Amino acid sequence: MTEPATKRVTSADVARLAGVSRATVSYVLNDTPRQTISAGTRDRVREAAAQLGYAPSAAARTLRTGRSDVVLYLLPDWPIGPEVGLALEALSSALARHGLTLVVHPGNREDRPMTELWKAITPAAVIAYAEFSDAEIAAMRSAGVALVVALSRKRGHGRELAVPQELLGRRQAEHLVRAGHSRLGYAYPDDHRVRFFAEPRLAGVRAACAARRLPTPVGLTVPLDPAAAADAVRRWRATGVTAVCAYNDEVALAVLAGVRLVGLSAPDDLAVIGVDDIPPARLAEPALTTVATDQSVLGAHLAATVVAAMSGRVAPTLPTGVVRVVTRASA
Amino acid sequence: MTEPATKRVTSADVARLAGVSRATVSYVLNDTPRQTISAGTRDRVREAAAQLGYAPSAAARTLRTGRSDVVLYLLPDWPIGPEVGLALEALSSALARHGLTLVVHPGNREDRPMTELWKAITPAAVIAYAEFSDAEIAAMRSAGVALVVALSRKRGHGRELAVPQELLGRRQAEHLVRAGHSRLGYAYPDDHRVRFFAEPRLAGVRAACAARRLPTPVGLTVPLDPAAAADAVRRWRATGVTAVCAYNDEVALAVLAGVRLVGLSAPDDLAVIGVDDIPPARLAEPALTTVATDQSVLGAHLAATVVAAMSGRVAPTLPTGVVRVVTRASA
DNA sequence: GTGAAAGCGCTAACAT
DNA sequence: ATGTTAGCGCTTTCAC
Repeated sequence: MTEPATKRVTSADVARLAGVSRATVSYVLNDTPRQTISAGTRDRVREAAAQLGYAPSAAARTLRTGRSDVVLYLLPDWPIGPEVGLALEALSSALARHGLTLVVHPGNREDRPMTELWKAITPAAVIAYAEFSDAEIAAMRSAGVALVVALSRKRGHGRELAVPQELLGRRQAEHLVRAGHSRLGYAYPDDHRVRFFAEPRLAGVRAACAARRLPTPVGLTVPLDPAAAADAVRRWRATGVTAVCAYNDEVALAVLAGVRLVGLSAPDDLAVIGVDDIPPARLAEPALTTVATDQSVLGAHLAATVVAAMSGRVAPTLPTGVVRVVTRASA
Repeated sequence: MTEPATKRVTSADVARLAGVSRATVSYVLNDTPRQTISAGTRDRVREAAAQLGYAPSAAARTLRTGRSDVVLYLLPDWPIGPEVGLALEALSSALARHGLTLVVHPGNREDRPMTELWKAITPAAVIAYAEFSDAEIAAMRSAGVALVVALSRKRGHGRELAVPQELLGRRQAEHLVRAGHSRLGYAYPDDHRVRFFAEPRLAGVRAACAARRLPTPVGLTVPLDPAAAADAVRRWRATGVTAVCAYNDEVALAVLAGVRLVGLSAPDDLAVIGVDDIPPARLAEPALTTVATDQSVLGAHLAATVVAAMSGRVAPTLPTGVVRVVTRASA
């Protein structure tokens, strides 16, 4: 409580206690290759370090080596669901396997530009949703950030860093069509910040319809509110739509609520399919059919991409089979 | 693309371009108090910095000053919901207002102890759910971490850092009792990792019942699965339970699914109340009544607590009215 | 009003 | 097989 912050334990302290030089301490504790240290010395050093509770200074190490092993993940400023938590966990584990540490910065609307972040952290790489401006990239580089990757889709940018959003929409449509539907609807989210994801997903649905010479899906914005969703449901019914692809599970849940509110039932009157497979999906009435992404393989892939890029090697390609339809009652 | 990583821009570069010394650059860019620099010099320095795209080295600054302005938030290794995202966003904004930067580390099951983290980051403070061992705290302190706060409840630990979990349970029970129920059930989560939260919430429900001389709530574990939840519902009905408090909204949604599956309806046959107010709550059948926490005031409070503790001042008390019941159809 | 210089704790060439 | 040494980029007395 009233403890006056203890003096920091440095490698010099360890060296003194072990009766060696600081260099030796560094060699031992870092397992520096092509350094031959006698087993006895190693033990003495390690023991001294343990006894003193020595923990190397991150700042000093980063300053000296010029590279940190932190990967910074910038969250978007729109609400995130449980699936993001899973994805981060997977990414974190995968990066850890490569000696990298993941830290996440919550996006917040009001914050000044994230310039403050490079001042506080000096990440080896930055992963973000949005595309960065050239000026931002320049600023990061000069701040020592080696690599910047954006998760958003980029026109023919080569390697995929995340699941192509189009694919999600396409899978939804394919499932619905295979079930016999031909006139589809698309339930658009009410949050404009999320359009970057919604657009390509809708495009995927459109593409799937076009490929089968089916009519263009009729898109409607669906707020997360039963009454508003009921309106949308009525409109779809009036247009002859028999099945809808929702932007994500929450929107799909809203559509389902709308269906119940107008006294209809899914999937008979209107089939519904979501994206994400959040836990509430299987608890809905009826249980929600949805397109799920395997976050752990995705996380591993992203990690591999970052690591490859950092070491100048060529990035791996996205494994197939990361997304699959979870068939339940609603479609 | 083939760009050979640009040389880092240092304060020396800025000094050279501005025709001043590095010390002056530092004074200007940091607005160092009680330093009198002519307006002309200030402008020259700032312009030079901008032109060069100068960003100070976080590592060097931290090494020199001995303190970083990063606050590290360690996520637990259990699945987190959307409410955590909101809380983090609020906390991040609040900390930013105090010049601190929040970074979050996803908890992952398999990771080695988080020792790696102090090596990578040198936070000014660490916020975590679990209680730390003395050894861990010692390690952090010697790594330069000034402050460690745990979110979990501690026997009479004085200041509250988060909403007391008991309060959540108590509010649930009070709402149910006020609605005329006297025999309550408690829907326990199926994930043992979350017991640290579930226990005190249940304790709150118990306390509320005891205070009114009502029978002890009958606790049942409810997996996020309709069939399993239906079993629980049958058991509660057999015991005369007419209303249940669920650990959180997801569990509540499961109970609701169980109620429908056995052909009953809420709230008439069994009233249900959750915790969190996740988006799917209002989309459920029936719409879920739940206890919501105001994450933005909570975030601001946590930030204030951290800041106060770091500067040795006394921590503020938790404002009242952070939690409220959102009454919908299910209870 | 501005500059020179001394480190913060660490690693990696270079000595021995 | 281990020690010496020179910085990494920054802040901060202390001189001028």
